[in-house]
This record gives sequence, C-alpha cells and structure tokens, in this order.
Amino acid sequence: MACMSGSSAASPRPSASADRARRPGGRSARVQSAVFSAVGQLVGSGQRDTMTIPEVAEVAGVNPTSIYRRWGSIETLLGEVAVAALTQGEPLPDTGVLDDDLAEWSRIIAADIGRPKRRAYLRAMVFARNDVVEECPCWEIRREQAEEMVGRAAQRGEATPSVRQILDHVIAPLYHHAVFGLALDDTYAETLTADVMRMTESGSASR
Amino acid sequence: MACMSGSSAASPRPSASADRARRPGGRSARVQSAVFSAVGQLVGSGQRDTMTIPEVAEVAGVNPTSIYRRWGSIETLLGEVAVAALTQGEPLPDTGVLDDDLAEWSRIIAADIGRPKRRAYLRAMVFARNDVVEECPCWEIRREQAEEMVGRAAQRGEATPSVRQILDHVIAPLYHHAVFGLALDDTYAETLTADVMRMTESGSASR
DNA sequence: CTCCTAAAGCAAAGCCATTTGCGTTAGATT
DNA sequence: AATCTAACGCAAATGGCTTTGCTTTAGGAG
Repeated sequence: MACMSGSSAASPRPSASADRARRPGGRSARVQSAVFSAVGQLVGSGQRDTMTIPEVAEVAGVNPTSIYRRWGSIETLLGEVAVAALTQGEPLPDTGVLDDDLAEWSRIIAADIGRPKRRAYLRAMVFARNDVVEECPCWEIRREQAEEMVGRAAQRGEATPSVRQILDHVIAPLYHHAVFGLALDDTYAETLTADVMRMTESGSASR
Repeated sequence: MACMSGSSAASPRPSASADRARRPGGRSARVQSAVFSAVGQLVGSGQRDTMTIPEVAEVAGVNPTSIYRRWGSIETLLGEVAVAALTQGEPLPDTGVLDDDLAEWSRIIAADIGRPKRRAYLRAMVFARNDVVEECPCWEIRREQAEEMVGRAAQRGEATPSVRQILDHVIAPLYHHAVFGLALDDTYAETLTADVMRMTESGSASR
C-alpha cells in the first residue's frame, strides 16, 4: 500500500489506510466496496479517460463528501483501486520446463495488461505516483512468481536466468508497452522470454 | 506528432498541428513559444504535479482562451510539449567499442530521464495517450541512435545484439523505471547493457 | 497598398468540482 | 442496554475552470 502514497501524504488527513482499522465496521466496508466497484465500472466502461469524484459517487450510490473525506482526490482513490486490481494473481504455469513456464506466464501477463481496463489502471498508477519508491506490490507479486518458477527450474537442474533479469527483460518491457500504448501480443511476449533465456550462464537451452 | 494525439482527435477542432501550417506567422509562433516555455517553467519548478490552463496562460502572458482553442486540454498541450522536450537528442557516444558505447549511452539516458522534470514529462506523455499507437517519436529517436551504434559496430566486425533487443532490454526497462518512480542509477544502466550484450549470437564479448 | 481572414484578446455567463458546518447513522465499547 | 464517536449524508457556499459570442489584431495574398 505504501506503493500508492500520493502527494497528499503531508495533508492533515490520515493516509486512508491507517485509519481504516479504527472502525472497519460494516458500513465503512460497504461504502468502500461500493466505491471500488464503481471505479471498476467506470474504468471498464472506458467511456472517458477522465473520472471525477462526483461521478464515482453517483455510480456507487454514496455521497461525494464521503469520498472526499476518505481519499481526498481521485488520483489517490484510483491508485488504491489500481493496486488492488493489479495484485490479484492468476494461477502460475507449471509445465515442467522453465522455458515454457516463462513463455506462458508472459503471454498471460501480456493479454492481461493489454486489455483497455488494465491499461487504464496502469496509467492511473503512473498518474498517482509522484515520488520515487523502493518497491511496489505490483512488481513484488511478479518477483515472487518469477522466484517460484526459477526455484522450481533450479531444483530440476536447469540453467536459469536470474529473477532480476526476468523482471528487467520480460516484465519491464511488457509494462512499458502497456503504459505507452504500444503493441502487446503473444509474439512479443514470446520474443522477450526467448531473449531472457539466452542470458543464462551457459546459454544452453534446457532441451 | 501523431504520437501525442489524445482522445480529442474526434473533436471538431483540428489536431492543432494540422492547422499550424495555415498561418504560421509571427504572432502564432510567438504565442506557441511563450506557452511552451511557460509549460517548461511550470514542469521544471515542480511545485505541483497538477497544472491548469489558466496558470500556463498567466505565466505565458497570453489569454487562456487562446490555449483552450488551440490545444483544447492541458493533457494535449502537455503531451505536445513532452514530445518536443523528449526528442531533442544528446550527442551519441562513439568509443570504438559497442559495449562501451551502449554503457555510456544508457548512463546518459538514465541520468536524463531520472531528473524530476523529465519524469514529469514522461508521466504527462502517459497521461496524454489513451489510444494504442504504432510508433512514437521518442522511441524512434532511440531506435535511430541504436541503429547508428550497432551499424558502426557491425562495420568493425563486432558481434552485436539486434536493435530490437536493445530497445526492449535497455530502453524499455529504463523508461519503465522512470515512469513508475523506481530507482535509476548508473549501475542499473550498466547492468542492462551487460545483459543485452550477452544476447548476441555468439555471446562473445568484443574484447 | 488594400483586402481577407486566421488567430488572439476580451468579457460575461455557467458549470461543476471542492469545501465546510452540522445533523444523523450505526459500529464499537463497557 | 446505554453510551460514545467515527464515519456518512445533507445542503449551502465558494472558487475557478471552461465555454461562448463578439471584437480586435496582424499575417498572408493579390
């Protein structure tokens, strides 16, 4: 969550997730759920790229004031929803060969973040972040997944690229393309994984 | 320029660069110059991340209406300025060895886009783009530079990675880090170029 | 030099996000 | 069950972005 801290961190209002624990009762949760799904609807509809708090409140059926007091700005809200949406993982491929695992994994990710709705979320994340951060849940998830696949391959005795290389040379290019609106298809995803597999120490393919 | 076409492409107003040629006389150019440098000032000051048209007009000493009629929205304007700012190139390294050329080149780029002002421009570019495009001047510049360096290396008989690999595995990760506010330093830039140099057919370093 | 008109300036209107004070609701606590 | 209070709803006020019709300026053409 620290990933999404916007510029409003210095504002008198608490960071929206700090006071969430103070009274996480039914009504608060209900409002938050309604607001989150309203944002999801509006992002998904793709009607416009701009989204205002009164619009979200209208769809969610809550009072705009509630959103203003809890999140302060549309950027903060969008950022929070974006992280929530982007960190829910898909099942991890497990084909028995790292090469194929990576190819399938990158295809899944490309298809996922290539969708207009996910692209909107990613752009919202970019817009919501002003400061430099060390880590972000979105990439941590990918790191864990890469670690899992590489770990399995290492146990099988395969030569593997490092986790860092996978993040830098598969994940980063994919997200770069998504964010800047460049093409994203299976072929591109496979090309990236093929490249990264050639970075292994021995350079030997596993089959 | 087609790179920056926002969602306002369907609006009755011409695309701001199409009618620029109709009367590019002194006054229009003067206003555009004033507006562009005003945006530069405001982005550079880094006071806020949000910037309004009336603010820009105030700094530029022009009437807000003029900006509204020519650019329509702050996103369109910011996008245009961003492309103009991001496509002015630095001198290209020419050390005689591709390995060193790439390392120096990526260090320069990392230092460049790591600056807050450039990060602001990049974020503006992301924000201004809603649609998927084939190419963008910003990456085309990098492609041309990579082609130049790879071409020189090939003439020297060095084994080289492909231009696409350089764009995907050096440029994309660098910009990815810049846009999402992750760390950007010389070490990281060098790591990326070292990785990409190991993707050559033979995998042999040139020295 | 004179005319034409694209583009800028001006001013007023309106629209809408945002703020603010206060009353109300409903979890949480004892 | 009674009490407390965090969080929500309501409504009015505000401020500033945005639009719009018109006038004025000045680049470009004959």
